[in-house]
Amino acid sequence: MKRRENLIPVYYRLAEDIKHQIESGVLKDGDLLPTEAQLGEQYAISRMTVRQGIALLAEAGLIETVKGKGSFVTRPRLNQLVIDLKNSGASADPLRYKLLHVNLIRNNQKLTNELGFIGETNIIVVKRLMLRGQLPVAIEEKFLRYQKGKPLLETQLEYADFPELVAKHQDSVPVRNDMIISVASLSSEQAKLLEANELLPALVVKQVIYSREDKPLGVSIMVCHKDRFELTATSYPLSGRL
Amino acid sequence: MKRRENLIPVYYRLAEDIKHQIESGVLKDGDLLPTEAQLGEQYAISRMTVRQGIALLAEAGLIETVKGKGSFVTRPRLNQLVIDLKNSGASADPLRYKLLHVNLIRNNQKLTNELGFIGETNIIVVKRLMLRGQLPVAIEEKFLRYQKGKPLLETQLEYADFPELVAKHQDSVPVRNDMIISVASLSSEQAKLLEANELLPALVVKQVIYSREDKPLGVSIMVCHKDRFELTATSYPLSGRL
DNA sequence: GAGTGGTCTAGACCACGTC
DNA sequence: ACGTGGTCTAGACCACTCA
Repeated sequence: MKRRENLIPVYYRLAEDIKHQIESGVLKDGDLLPTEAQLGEQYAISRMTVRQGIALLAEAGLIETVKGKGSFVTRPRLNQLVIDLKNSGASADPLRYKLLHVNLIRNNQKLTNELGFIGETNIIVVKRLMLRGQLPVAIEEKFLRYQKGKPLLETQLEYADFPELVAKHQDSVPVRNDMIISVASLSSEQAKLLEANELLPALVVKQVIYSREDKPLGVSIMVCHKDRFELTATSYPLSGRL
Repeated sequence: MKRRENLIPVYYRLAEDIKHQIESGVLKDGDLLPTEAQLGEQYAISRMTVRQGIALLAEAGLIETVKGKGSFVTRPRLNQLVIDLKNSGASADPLRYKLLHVNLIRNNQKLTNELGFIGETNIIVVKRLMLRGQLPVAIEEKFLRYQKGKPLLETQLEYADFPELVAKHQDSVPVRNDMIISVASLSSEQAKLLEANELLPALVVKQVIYSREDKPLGVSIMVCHKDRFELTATSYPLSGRL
């Protein structure tokens, strides 16, 4: 009905309107929104357009729609936090990487089992040091299935992040990354690399990247200096603003 | 065009088709999808329906659409991992909570500043012990602005999770939860509560819940026994299956 | 200017939930 | 039976990109 009037889409304005009503408390947790037909009438727009706005709110986790009943206001899912590895631990200074070594390990049954690399004989181990300025902040050890004809380029080893490295080195398409965050004490070797005291507590971040068939393609273990690296997460930098 | 034929929506089938093409490697990172008009013709469906399928793939992070150009295959965002506090650290046995104490602290300027509770005079402190079976796994300390007329119910204190507690106790609507994951050594008091040795490394999870105006509404600090609690995260339990 | 995705319409039928 | 959201259509115009 109303066409130009502004540069931003009508469904977006509708979604923002409702969002503000929720965040200001006019609409409370559990409240029922007007029906799509009613909203269409109020805003003088077609129902499909209303649905586009509704979909935006549902994506952002502000409402939940139930077939046959209606759309309900829900508390935002503050229980779900997103870790963005691209930014996590990155303060003002960006991180630098220093390649320590790359090894090919053959026929090590024990390691193969530990990694879950069933049926694999050759494993590539990449060890890198992460630094901020001159200060070492973490040790990163990566394990990959050896893939013939997929050489690891020096630049990738130095600069690529873990999921990217796996994607570039594997024929199988990586589809999932599972992470376990735990704590350990620095071994003497780790302490030396991090220029810290032995037995100092350390953050341990383990990642396993899987293919569609749930076959592990790569494993990464980061050991982080407790005072020089923090993981951060936030509930929903989800989707397009709103 | 084709109406019943199956119970699952047409746009969903289209999305799955393309998804399988991506995951099997037929479509590779950076490839351009057919145009919406072409897909509509191929599947004999209307363009709006094609767009619904495309939107699903974009939401899942499998493709990216660019106005005026087309839809491109992208590597799934394995760099973004989701922590689900409802499940994290929950193995076979569910967690139990034991309320240690609830205090009201008045006019403690230092604490108020540390928490970022500007303009607040009264702060509620809730301390809980988390157990699995008989074993203490973590200490949880929560700080809330005192809210007149919003009493904290015993059941909430014992069973509610942190975001829920804040939502129930605040008039302002909580919209964001930021988390910092770090490491520390157990103090003697903490060690005693966790039935562990002093100075043992511990996982520290700090959460701050904000209102729309970025005013902190609540702070939670969890100190976890290193061998009894792990945080887990995964890249994309996102949205509806697919 | 040709081609793409982005927005929007005014209808339609369906499946589900409630009464 | 009725109201709700879910799916789908066959058009239309717009904004953007690229040659």
